[in-house]
Amino acid sequence: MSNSGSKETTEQALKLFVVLSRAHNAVAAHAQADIARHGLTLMEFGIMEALHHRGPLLLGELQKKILVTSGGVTYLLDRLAAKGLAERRRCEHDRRAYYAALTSEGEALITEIFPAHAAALEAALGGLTPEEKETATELLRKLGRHAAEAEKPA
Amino acid sequence: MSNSGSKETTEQALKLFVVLSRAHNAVAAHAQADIARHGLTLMEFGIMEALHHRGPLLLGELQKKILVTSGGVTYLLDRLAAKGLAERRRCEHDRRAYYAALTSEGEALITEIFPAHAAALEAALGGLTPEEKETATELLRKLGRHAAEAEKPA
DNA sequence: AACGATTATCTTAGTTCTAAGATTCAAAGT
DNA sequence: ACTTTGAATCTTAGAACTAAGATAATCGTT
Repeated sequence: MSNSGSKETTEQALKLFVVLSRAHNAVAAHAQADIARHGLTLMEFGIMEALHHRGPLLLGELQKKILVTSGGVTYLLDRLAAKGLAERRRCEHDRRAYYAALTSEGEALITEIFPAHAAALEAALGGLTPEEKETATELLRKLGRHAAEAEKPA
Repeated sequence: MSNSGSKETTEQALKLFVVLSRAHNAVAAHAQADIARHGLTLMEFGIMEALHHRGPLLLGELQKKILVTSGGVTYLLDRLAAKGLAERRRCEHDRRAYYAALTSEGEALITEIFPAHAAALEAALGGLTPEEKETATELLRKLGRHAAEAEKPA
């Protein structure tokens, strides 16, 4: 632990955590409000977006991509299936596993609503100039990677 | 809508949202894991921290500070009260209103665990240099303010 | 082939919140 | 004083997950 512990350093960290939380909440609220108009949650949308861009994925792959528990994937896919937007497909090589895939209705819906969603996000992030967005993206990527890697030690 | 809509701009926004979400999740997971050792959630800790630094607050003030619904404040304060860490105090001038305040046990607990919490956060945010943290804080503050202000139009 | 360890998903029970409306009191206008 | 409007908190019902463990299939060793 190099120079940690000084009062300034600590306060800087606390402040960064606060603004990180607030920024995320505010932006996520916009995204959520946009998506809720179509009867979807952010997580459901996240699954649909992943399947839209990557094609069918094993449930475990999906789980890592959207960061939920295994039970969460089950729950979310059940809901999307009940809405007719996604479905499970058996995996040929492994009878334990299932692929998640969009139905044609799901594909149609995500294609229809994605542009408006992207625009809503763009508006929510409009407080930064393109250069600032670039910088922020770099820093947040670095921050997220470090924090995620340090997850293990206990 | 100035220059929105171009493909690069849209992708930049999507990417920023993704890294923002991931960074926040990863850091919040650390904070939560640290706090959970004391049987508290992040929201409960947030209330205690606010009351610790600012003294007794009206429930409505607390609500704005930690960004929950009114029902959420009721729920959280009930839980802290059940643990003996916080309590409600009547407001003299307005019989509808209550102050939330830490009990002496609550004050003792937050005083005890706050340093370790700050250290955990500092470690989680350690992927950035002090200068980078400064920059990130500035950008996120700007981003959050803009997104929060744009909340209204519907 | 049979065993144990691992992996993929599902199940059950419970936690932590939110949304919408009810209640209670205050403030302002008439 | 009365009435309306608004503000502060609470209540009820339910949504959206998580944690822990159960089930079932695969893989690697023996």
